[in-house]
Amino acid sequence: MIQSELLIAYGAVTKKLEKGEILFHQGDTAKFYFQVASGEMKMNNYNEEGKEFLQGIFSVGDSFGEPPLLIGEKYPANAEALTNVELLALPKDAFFEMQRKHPETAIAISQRLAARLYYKAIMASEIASHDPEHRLLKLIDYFKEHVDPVAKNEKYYVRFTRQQLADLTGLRVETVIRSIKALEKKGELFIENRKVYR
Amino acid sequence: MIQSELLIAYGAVTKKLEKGEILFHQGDTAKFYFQVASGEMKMNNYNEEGKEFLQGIFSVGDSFGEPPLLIGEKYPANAEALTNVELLALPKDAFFEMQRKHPETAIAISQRLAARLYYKAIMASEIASHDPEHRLLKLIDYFKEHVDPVAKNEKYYVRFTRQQLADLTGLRVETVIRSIKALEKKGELFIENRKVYR
DNA sequence: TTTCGTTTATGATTTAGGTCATAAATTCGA
DNA sequence: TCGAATTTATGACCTAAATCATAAACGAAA
Repeated sequence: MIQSELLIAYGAVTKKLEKGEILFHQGDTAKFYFQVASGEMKMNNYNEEGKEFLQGIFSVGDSFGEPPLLIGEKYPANAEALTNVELLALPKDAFFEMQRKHPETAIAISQRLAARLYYKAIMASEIASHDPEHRLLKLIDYFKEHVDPVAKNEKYYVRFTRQQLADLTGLRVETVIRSIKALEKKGELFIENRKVYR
Repeated sequence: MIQSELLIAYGAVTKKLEKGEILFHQGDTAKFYFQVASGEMKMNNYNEEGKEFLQGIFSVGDSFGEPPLLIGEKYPANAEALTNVELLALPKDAFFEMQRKHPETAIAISQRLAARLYYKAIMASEIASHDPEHRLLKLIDYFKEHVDPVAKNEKYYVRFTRQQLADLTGLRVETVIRSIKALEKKGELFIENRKVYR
């Protein structure tokens, strides 16, 4: 995360999106560095049958969509507002200039990308070769440990719907529902009036 | 990729590995920045049934394993030499010092991570929600375009075995063999004495 | 407080891809 | 150059998860 003031000093402007609005489509050219100021964004893909795959969900302070900006590629996924959202958008050239003049921002970007890559490495392996229950637990544990960290031994609330869990793990809702029930039976997690805890 | 001379100036040493030798295991603490000087490395995971998932294959000039180093995590995968290999290994502290003193290296790292993340985003979506033929074509096209770029219209040699294609896409050898045949029949690629071209 | 859309739920059925078995062709190392 | 290991190949079958259908519970908005 980069300080808003610094971004603004380099020419970043605030961009507001309504819930459901689309910021960019897969295949668009990357022209801005984006950072969430309020609300939540998602990046996703749809396959030919319309099934969604969630690349990630981005909250306050999170940047997203940097890779295509850095390597001069088209976006590999779409970005859509999950809620009403405010973004800081810094044009590409200003972004690079900022990185040159403020090495700490370059390092911040590296760290952000490293964290994303770490997540992707874990999930790639899970999706490619583990069963549904294992995938779900790994995903939940990742968020519990790295995204919304919670005190050891404390109960962690899983803030995703069954559908979102499905879209993050490449499963179907029904499979997620059944797997979560099975995991509850095994004592791996709890369900309290339909909400999932771990 | 960072210049060898610069790495050496900051204290990088050459590390030699025999084919098949393991550099680090999943769960190990990241202590070095690694860059391939000769040969090829792979990073992989095994699931409980012993099925391998290939996170990536790294050749001359490629760095690997930076994410855990940058965010202070354990390695999420193993690293093994595919051939005899020479690496440049720069200790963590020196790596950070180099990044501070030479901003261009921080940017180089960002770009490298961005490229990896771009690959992971594409493959995650493929593995999660596309059929075997689609996955294989996407993988092959990724390598054709981004890794071993080949002149437009020129025939591209796919340098992976069927098993490696399987391990990169989360499929089984048999499925890869059958899918590749089907793709050949559809004219999407060619097989010439067992070698695959696109 | 009624309505509509979303989320969770559950059973029955289908099927793509995994599994298993077996072997030929090729490569690699001794 | 011989033998073992790896890679490619193919058929039969099996199973986990997807698909399909249907509905109850819940939440948001009017």
